[in-house]
Amino acid sequence: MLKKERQAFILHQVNLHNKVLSSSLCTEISVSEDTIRRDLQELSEEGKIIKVHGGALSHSFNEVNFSTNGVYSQPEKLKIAQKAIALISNGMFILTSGGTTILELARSLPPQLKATFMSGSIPAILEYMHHPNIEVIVIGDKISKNSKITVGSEAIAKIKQMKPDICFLGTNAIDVEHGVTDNDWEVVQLKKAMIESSKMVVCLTIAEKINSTQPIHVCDLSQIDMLITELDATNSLLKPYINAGVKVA
Amino acid sequence: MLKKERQAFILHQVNLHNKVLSSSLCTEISVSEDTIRRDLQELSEEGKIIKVHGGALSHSFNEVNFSTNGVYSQPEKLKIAQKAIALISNGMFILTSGGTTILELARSLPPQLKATFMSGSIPAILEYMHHPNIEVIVIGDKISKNSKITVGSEAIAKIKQMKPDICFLGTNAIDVEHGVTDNDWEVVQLKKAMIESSKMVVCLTIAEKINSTQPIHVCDLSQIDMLITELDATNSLLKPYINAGVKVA
DNA sequence: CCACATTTTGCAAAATAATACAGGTTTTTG
DNA sequence: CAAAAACCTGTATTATTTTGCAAAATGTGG
Repeated sequence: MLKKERQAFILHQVNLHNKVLSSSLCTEISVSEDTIRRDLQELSEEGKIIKVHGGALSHSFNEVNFSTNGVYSQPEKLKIAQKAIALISNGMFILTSGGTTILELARSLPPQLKATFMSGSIPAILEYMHHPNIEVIVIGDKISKNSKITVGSEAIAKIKQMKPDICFLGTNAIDVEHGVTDNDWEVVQLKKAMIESSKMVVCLTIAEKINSTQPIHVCDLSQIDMLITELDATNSLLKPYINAGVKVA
Repeated sequence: MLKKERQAFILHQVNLHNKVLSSSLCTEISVSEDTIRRDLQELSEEGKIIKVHGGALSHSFNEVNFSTNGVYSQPEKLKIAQKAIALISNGMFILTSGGTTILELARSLPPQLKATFMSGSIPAILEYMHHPNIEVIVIGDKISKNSKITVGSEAIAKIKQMKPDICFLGTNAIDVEHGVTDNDWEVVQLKKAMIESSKMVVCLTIAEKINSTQPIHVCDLSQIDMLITELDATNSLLKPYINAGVKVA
């Protein structure tokens, strides 16, 4: 990895998460902590980040005080993203839906990962695009503005031609009885196709949405291979799902 | 392998992957590392790539870092955008390429305009998406990281199915003798398809690029219906194009 | 076709850049 | 305050670049 490349990646990370730890960076990029520190030093001298003890902060950090607004990556989603990333190995084909959890996944991908990501979600594509080693396949069709994802028969047809290793689904509601449910008809059509096509289906959701329902049915629990939340796998909230045959992480 | 040939290959690689390592290039082309370094040196002096320790980066690589200041709009491009927008009426189907000029067009669209925009350029799609009344059709395929546009046979096939009213092309180089030329093979394939499909082809370019050429041929002047620059239509620089039958605005 | 200038290429030694490592020092934190 | 973490400094190591030069290829004018 070239120096400039590495620094660009660091800068991107800082801008995304508003902070970075030197310690985590050095394992992600697999270089010594010294190198990271020198990079942070240089970036800081160029005024692009603010170096602090233990890592660096984004410039906008000061301005945005405690607005728990969407720009912030909630630690829960980060945790979910980490677990999801553990499932990905080099060379895999990954299909993803949209949603903020998927976005967090996209942002947290380790830079040395080489894989192919397919999606119709514009925000997710943007993130994948910034990654140095990921191939991005865009699923084309008409854009649904409120979900910022391409929807329609073309998109569905395209998905049906694919056979991804893993499909990561951002999940709006999940429930033992009704399975996965959602509230946007077009998006649901898409998700159904994604589930059909994929060798493995992984649902990502924050604990808050567990045991909730939405009007439109996406799939039953039996069609899901794994459920990822920020909770510990032993949490009692997850037991019914484990009993239903869903792996949990 | 000829020197020019080799340099063209290198440039293509840089545009494709956004970076190259001198070490890997020299085994691929089987020449000494010195030769590669000299090539990179020259290409860098011509401003086509950015040389760094260990290899080279594409120019657009750095632009990604500066994406924060991407908001700035050169007044020339704004002027071009205004002229282009004057051609669009409600209900039209518009196909656009990528590029900063197109981006400016996308940003300047009047909010009451109702039209359908089709593109494979992710930055452009982002802008269209923000517009309240525009329908956005995404052309899917693999993303070329350098140009941030989808490229490949799928994208071309999709374009060939369309029959847009206007096609707006961001233009890298135009010349009376050679017509429109560009430097990225894959993008050129796409532009060719776009030109074929469209009822009307409009080239957008800043005056700076008039009477310049790039290595790969896109189309002849005869295939262009209109050329839009920031210059006044009476400017002598544009005369040869008017004489060649191209409308000018 | 030949002799000569020019360009291109490869090689090797010296210079430089990037990084890792070892130690001692400072900052953070409980 | 004391342990842990992070930092700084200098040094060693490795990879890359520079430089000068010679061989090979190419071009050119007689």
